Amino acid sequence: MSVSAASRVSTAKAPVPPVPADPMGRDLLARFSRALGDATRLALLAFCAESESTGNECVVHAGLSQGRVSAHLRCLVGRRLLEVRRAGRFAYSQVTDPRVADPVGFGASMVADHAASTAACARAASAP
Amino acid sequence: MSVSAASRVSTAKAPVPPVPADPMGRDLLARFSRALGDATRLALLAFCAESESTGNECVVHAGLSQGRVSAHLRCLVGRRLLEVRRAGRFAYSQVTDPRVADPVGFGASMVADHAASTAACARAASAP
DNA sequence: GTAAGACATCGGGATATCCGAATGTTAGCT
DNA sequence: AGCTAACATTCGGATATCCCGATGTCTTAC
Repeated sequence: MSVSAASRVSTAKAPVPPVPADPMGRDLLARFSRALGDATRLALLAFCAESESTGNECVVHAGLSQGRVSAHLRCLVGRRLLEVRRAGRFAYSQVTDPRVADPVGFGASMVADHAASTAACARAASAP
Repeated sequence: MSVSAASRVSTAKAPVPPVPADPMGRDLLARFSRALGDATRLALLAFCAESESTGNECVVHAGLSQGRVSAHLRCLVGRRLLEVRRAGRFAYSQVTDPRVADPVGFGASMVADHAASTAACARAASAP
């Protein structure tokens, strides 16, 4: 089953520490992951993936209030998942870091492999 | 179909779809990301990365109540980030999927690059 | 049979996050 | 100046998540 799973990592020799050892690093990584932990933010990320978009376009695409979308964009920008170019009164947002495709692709493959059970997994007793 | 085949092609052309197009897939990916969005769960993931650990060992390592640690482990198992082997009254948890190292490594490098600003980024007005 | 250990689950309280609506701030237009 | 448009921020309510302590279930030991 999927021998190529490890092909993404050039060597199976832990190229990076699996999880930050220090609590500080873990907290930062947790906050980073939470930025990807919202369907609306993922939709905005997808919307700004290939071409830059104004805030208003994001609002229309997300179908939420302008204030909420602004906060979501600020969150993504704060994690460097999105970059903003200011021009007059417009703010053009876009995904620029090519690495962004990576964790998303991983998560997608993970979800694809276990879609049924992941969806079925009841969110009982305080578990996301 | 194994998604892993479309891994890192050096042609710089979007190797994987950046974000799932369908809302259902985005929601699943969001839930998956939230599983990584807690420092305690990351610590447990690190603790169970190389060798299997019993629930009690996890409780001691995490320094939280047994019930809470059990819920965290259940969350990780539900996302297939952790696997459990039952033996009598013990439950040995361990990270088995080698792909787990990937998103974590990405996030870590991302955080490392922008540690200062990420940490400084105030968590104002409803942004994680 | 009884007791103790390991894990799962159930209340209940505190905090974080999400949301819309209203308000502020800045840039461009007449 | 006065006005509108695009973003940013604040306010208050609803929901989710985190945490502990207590209880339940199953396995093992005496």
